[in-house]
Amino acid sequence: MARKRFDDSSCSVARALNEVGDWWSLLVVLHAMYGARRFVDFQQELGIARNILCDRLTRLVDNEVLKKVDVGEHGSRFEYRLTEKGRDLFPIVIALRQWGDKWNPAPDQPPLDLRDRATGRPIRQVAVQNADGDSLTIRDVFVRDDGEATPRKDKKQAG
Amino acid sequence: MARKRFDDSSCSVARALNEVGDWWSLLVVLHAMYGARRFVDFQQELGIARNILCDRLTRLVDNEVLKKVDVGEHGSRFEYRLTEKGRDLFPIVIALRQWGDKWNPAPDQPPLDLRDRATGRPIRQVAVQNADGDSLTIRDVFVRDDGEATPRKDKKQAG
DNA sequence: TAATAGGGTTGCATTTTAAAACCAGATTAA
DNA sequence: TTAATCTGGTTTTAAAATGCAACCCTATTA
Repeated sequence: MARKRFDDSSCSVARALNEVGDWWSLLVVLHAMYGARRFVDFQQELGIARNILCDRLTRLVDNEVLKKVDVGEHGSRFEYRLTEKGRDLFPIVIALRQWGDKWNPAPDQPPLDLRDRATGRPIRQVAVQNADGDSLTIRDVFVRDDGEATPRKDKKQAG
Repeated sequence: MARKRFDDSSCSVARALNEVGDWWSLLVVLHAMYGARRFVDFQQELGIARNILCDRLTRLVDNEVLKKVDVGEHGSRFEYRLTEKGRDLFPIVIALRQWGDKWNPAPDQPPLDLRDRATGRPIRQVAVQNADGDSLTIRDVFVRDDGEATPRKDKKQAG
């Protein structure tokens, strides 16, 4: 049967995964961040089947993660560029990269060394933080129900 | 043909997606963070087909994102619990939630209000930060090649 | 003018997926 | 103590998704 979709799920994680949660979409976004813009760039860099790439690009454009720009002087030459919504996936992609580097490091090569362009210093580990910038684990957060004013110990954990 | 896998990809994002990049795996992890532990919990909360849930749980256990714990006094009663590797997906799940809330808000209900248990204040937006804690966009980072000492303007963008 | 690059679409065989039926060992209810 | 139910699966079946190769049409280049 058809794959389930989560378009109208009340869970925003499910809705997010509905747009970028398949095998290829986030990799397409990643390579767009690397600088890929043309159909053939994505195709060659990812080794993805052309029809699948077509489908994913179309869907990402429909979901406004990418925009399709006609760059041909006489038509029929296109670029796929990240929208603000697409660029906003940056923390997710970086968090995935750091998780992969930490738990499944490549045996033969060091992880990509991402640095702040302004200072040359490495970037931090992506983390959930409180208002003061302290890192929080899942145990440190709770879900505030409507109208609730103060944190309580017995609240269910969040996600 | 078979779906492509990225087990041995040199890209850590691809390797990460290989483990949690399908439609269901991250939702299983999310619900584990919510508190789900039993097979039936996941099945009912997610509405996932049982055979698919079986497969995903097995794969997550194989990849050490979850561990399967026998909790039956006389056997045959199990719990699936997050490992440290699994809990380490917290920033990714939260970043996805925030992205979904920002770009695809639920029409009829407010987003989940996650707060710091210690202070009761809302958590921050998950972001890529430099060493000082300043948020960085994709344009603010570069890839430092082996042996390079200083940032340069003409480096390719990172991902 | 022919060859080739860009951006696709179509057909086909193979996998995945979802749903429902089935199964076997505990546990609970009557 | 026997039947019903819960738990954690496996099997079967049909619909989609995937990957590959072949094809198409419009520029551009040799």
